[in-house]
Amino acid sequence: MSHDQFLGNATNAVDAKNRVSVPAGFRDTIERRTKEKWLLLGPHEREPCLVGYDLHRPGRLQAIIDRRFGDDFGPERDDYARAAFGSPEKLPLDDNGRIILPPILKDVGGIEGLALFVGAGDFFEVWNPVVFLDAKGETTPLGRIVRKQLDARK
Amino acid sequence: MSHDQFLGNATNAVDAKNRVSVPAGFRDTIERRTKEKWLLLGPHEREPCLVGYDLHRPGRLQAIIDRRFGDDFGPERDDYARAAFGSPEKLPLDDNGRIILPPILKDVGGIEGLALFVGAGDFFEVWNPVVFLDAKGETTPLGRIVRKQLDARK
DNA sequence: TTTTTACCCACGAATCTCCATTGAAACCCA
DNA sequence: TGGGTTTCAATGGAGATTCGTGGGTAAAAA
Repeated sequence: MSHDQFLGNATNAVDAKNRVSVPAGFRDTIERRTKEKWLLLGPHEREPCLVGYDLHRPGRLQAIIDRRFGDDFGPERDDYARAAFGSPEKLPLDDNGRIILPPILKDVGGIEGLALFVGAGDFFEVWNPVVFLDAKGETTPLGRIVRKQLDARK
Repeated sequence: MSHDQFLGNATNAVDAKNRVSVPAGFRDTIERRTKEKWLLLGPHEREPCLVGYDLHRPGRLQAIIDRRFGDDFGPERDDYARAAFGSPEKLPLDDNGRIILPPILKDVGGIEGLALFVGAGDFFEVWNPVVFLDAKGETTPLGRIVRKQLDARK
């Protein structure tokens, strides 16, 4: 069953070639929303993790910029555009539903052998599960789930 | 129009002949937008870097100028038009996806051995990565990425 | 001539494509 | 209801292809 929002969570392996399976439900959501086998992945603004979007994101950002700045080209507009478009990468989903994590994103996102995908409605986050437990705690419902998934992986 | 924007970033080498590879994703965006293997590159108005566009940019700029100044043909309009159309160079992409950086642009843009390409939606910027870190800081998501790219190049 | 600009080709590393295996959940049917 | 079968998501590996890069050479310009 799929939906228009990213919801649920999954912990998948990152192999030696930096490939990761995007959870099937997230893939369905992406394709339902955009009809495309592409996604955007970039560093999170505040958290030690990555953020994933579908390809509608850039268009919406451009609309926001145009509405907010109009024909006024100034430094704020440049800074905004650079931050919005410059840091996320556009990644293709292969036939098996995997992406390859660019090493730089893997690095800045703190990802290692396991990637925790967490749905968040319009977008989703990708965490190193260990970092997640560290940052968000193990006593929340999600924390307990992540703990179990982590233990199940040896 | 609002789809197919310049997204992501890359750090490429500038060789002794002033050749630089334009990141493959940017080349694709350019060709999808214009069906041409050409791009425009000029100094940035406000930042110590260069700006790159596809060949549709001049037409859109003309529209903006007409809308903004209307029938008012005065010195302001001339100044604006001169800045918009006078400085950028039209450069061909060779078979390997490279351009040759004109020495003047290289100089004006402060580019040396490495060129940092940053997507910004309708256009992209080309920075000396060291200058970028200096001007924009290393604590933003993009700053952290650039720092790592730079370190990875020794 | 010197200097620049446009084509060639070449190579290694990173990336993409395709096929195989595993394991778990869903399904079917006597 | 239980047992077997099918389906599909996740994962692993090998080969082909692309990308970024360096070098050479010929045409064009200064």
